[in-house]
Amino acid sequence: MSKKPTIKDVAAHAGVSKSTVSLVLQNSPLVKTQTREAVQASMLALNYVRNRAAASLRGGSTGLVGLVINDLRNPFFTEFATSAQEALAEAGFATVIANTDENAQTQHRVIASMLEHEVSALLVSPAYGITKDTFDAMARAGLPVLQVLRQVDPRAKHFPFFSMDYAHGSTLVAQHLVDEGYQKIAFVGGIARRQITEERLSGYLSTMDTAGREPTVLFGRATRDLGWQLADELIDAGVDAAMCFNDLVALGLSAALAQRGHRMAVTGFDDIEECVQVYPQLTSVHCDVKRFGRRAADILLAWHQGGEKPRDLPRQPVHLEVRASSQRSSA
Amino acid sequence: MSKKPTIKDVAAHAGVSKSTVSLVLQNSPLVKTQTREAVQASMLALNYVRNRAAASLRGGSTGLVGLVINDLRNPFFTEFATSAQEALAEAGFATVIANTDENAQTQHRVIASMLEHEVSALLVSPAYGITKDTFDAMARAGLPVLQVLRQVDPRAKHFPFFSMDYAHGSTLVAQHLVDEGYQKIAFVGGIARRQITEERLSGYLSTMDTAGREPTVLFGRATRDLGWQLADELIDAGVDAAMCFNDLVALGLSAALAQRGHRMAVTGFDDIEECVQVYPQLTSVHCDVKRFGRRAADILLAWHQGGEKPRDLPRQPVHLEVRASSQRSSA
DNA sequence: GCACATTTTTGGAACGATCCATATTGACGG
DNA sequence: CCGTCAATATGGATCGTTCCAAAAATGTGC
Repeated sequence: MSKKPTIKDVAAHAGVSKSTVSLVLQNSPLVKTQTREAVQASMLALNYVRNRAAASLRGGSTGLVGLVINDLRNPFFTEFATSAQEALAEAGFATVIANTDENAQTQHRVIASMLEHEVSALLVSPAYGITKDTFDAMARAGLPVLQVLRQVDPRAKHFPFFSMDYAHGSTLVAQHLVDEGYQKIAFVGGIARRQITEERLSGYLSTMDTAGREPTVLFGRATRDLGWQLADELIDAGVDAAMCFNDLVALGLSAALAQRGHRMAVTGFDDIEECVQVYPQLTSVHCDVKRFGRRAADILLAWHQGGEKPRDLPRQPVHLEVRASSQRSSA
Repeated sequence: MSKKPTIKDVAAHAGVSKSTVSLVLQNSPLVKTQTREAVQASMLALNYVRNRAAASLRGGSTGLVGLVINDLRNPFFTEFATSAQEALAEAGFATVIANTDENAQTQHRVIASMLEHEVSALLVSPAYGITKDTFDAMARAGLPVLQVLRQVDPRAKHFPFFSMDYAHGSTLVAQHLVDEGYQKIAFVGGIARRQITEERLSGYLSTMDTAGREPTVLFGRATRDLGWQLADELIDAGVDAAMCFNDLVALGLSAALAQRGHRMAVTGFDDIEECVQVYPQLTSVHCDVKRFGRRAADILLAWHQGGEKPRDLPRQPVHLEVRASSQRSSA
C-alpha cells in the first residue's frame, strides 16, 4: 500500500533472489519455466511496475525511440508517424513523437530532450535550418539516427537517408498531364532550392523541356492555404493544369477553383487518404506511407540491434494514381 | 572522447563538488551566480548531457508527460496534441505522444509503457472499450491523470474530466438549421450511446422536439469515409440538411454530394482549419482547440505541481461559425 | 575582533535495476 | 556414490544523479 514494489519485493514474494527476477524481466532463457511463472505470478499479485530508469541506468537500453516530425498537421506525416510507431511497438519499443513545426530551434530543444532521456535511436525528418549544433549533439550521442524524407543539409551526409523515388513520381505526373493534352502546365508549391523540392520539380522540368513547353513555377510553403491563395494567380496566368508539390496544396487549390467555378486540371503528391474522398477525386503520386513508415522503423531497429550502419538505402518506388481531377472532362 | 561525461567530470573541470553541479542542473537558487556560470561553462566545454534516468531514479521527476490520443489522423486531435505539447515544452516537460487508433488493447500497452518510463503526468483521451485494468494501473501509479474530450466509462469518475460545451454547440447548429428553414434535418455520425455522441446529439434532439420535427439519426464511426458512404442514403431519405457529428464526416459527405451534383445543407463540428479551405466552406461549431490544448496542459501541470486534484472543471465555451454550406442558395 | 545569522558548498547514502563471477542444483555415466 | 558437466540461481558491486545533514564561507552588529 505504502510504496511501489521493487524487484526486491517480488523476489521475496516469490521466494527467489532479485537477480532471478531481473532475468525474468529480461526474458532471459536462463530461468526455468516453472520459476519464471512463479515470478510472473508474484509480479501480478504485487502490481509490480518495472522501473525503466533504473534499468537503463545500469545497463540496458531505455526501449525508447525518438520520432521527430516537422509537420504533424500534414496527414502524410501523421500517417508516417502512426505506422512507424506501430512497427516499433511490435518490437517492444515505446515511441516519443515530437513535432517541430518546421522550427529549427524547437527541433534542437526536442532532440536535446530526447538525448537526455536516452532514446535508443532516432528517426528524424529534419526541419529546414537545422544547425550544426544539432547534428553534433546527435553524432556525439552515438546512437542510430536515420534521416527520412528530407536531406536538408550536406553536413548531414554521414547519417543515412531513406526516402522515396520522388523524381520518378514527378516525371509520371508531368508526362500524364502532357499526354492528356494540357497546354500550360504550372508547378505549384515547395520551397525553392531544397532537396525535396528539387526532386519533385525535376521530372516536371525535364518533361516540359522535352515537350518544348515553357515551365511556370510558383514556390511557397506547401499548405492547403497556399493552394487556396494561388488560385487567382493561376487562372489569370492562363494555366490549364497545376501540378502541385503535395496533396494539401492541390486540395486547397481544387477547393478554390470549385468556388470560382473554374475548371483546371490539378494533381497532388503523396496520395493521402483524402484524395479519394473529395470532389473531384485527386490524381496523385501514391507513396505508400504505411509501408514506408514500417520500413524506416525496421531499418532503424536493424541498425540498433546489429550495430551495422546501413549504406545506400534504395528509394521506395512510387506510382501514379490517375483520378478525375486531371482527366479531360467527358463533356 | 571515450565515455560520456558525468557530473563528476563537470565538477572536476569546474573545481566544485558534484553536489554543486547537481544544484546547477536543477536551477537551484542556492548557488552563487558566479559559480553557476563557471559550472555551465564547464558543461558546455565537456559536451555534458544530463542523464535523466539517473536523476529520476534518485528523486526528481522524469519531466515526461504522456499524451494518449485515439485518432492521430483526425486533424482535431493533432491540433490538440500539438498545442498541448507546446505548452508542456514551455514548462520544461517533454511529451510522449502515443496513438491508440481507438484500440483498447493498444491503449493499455501504451499506458503501461508510459508508466514504466515514469511519466510525471498523463493526458488521456480514452479509447472506447478501455478496461478496469487500465484505470487501475493509472490509479495505482498515483500520478495526475486528466481525461480530456471523452469520458468513456463511469468507472473513470474519480479522474477529473475536461471538455468543451458540446451540448450547447449542438443546440446552436440545430437551431440554425431550423431557422434557415430546412425541413428534414438528419444527424449523421458518432457511435450510439457514448457520452460524446449523447452530448452532440442532445441539442439536436431537443431542438427537433421543440420544432415538432421527427429526428433522423444515422450512427457510425466518425470518419471522412462515413460521410462519403452515407450520401446516397441521405439523398434517398429526402434529407435537406445534415448535421454531422464532426467535420470529417461533414467534409466526406460534402464531397460526395458535390460529385452527385446534389445540394444539401451540411454542418460540421470542431471547426478544423480545413473548413474554410473547401468548397462550399463548412459551417461548424468552433471549439478553439489550440486554447483547449494549452489549458489542458496547464491544468495538468498545476495539479502536478500543486498536488491539488482539480474539481469541477468548467466546459470550454464554443460558438457557431456559419458559412456557405448551410445557407440557403442565394439563387 | 567576536558571536551569531545567513548564504554557499559539500561528502556520502540512497534510488532500483543489471551484470558478473561464483554458488548451487540436477542428471548421468562409471 | 563420486566426479563431471550443464542448467539455474545468487550476492554484491555498479550505473549517474539527487537528497540530506552538516561544514565552510560570508556577512552583520556591537
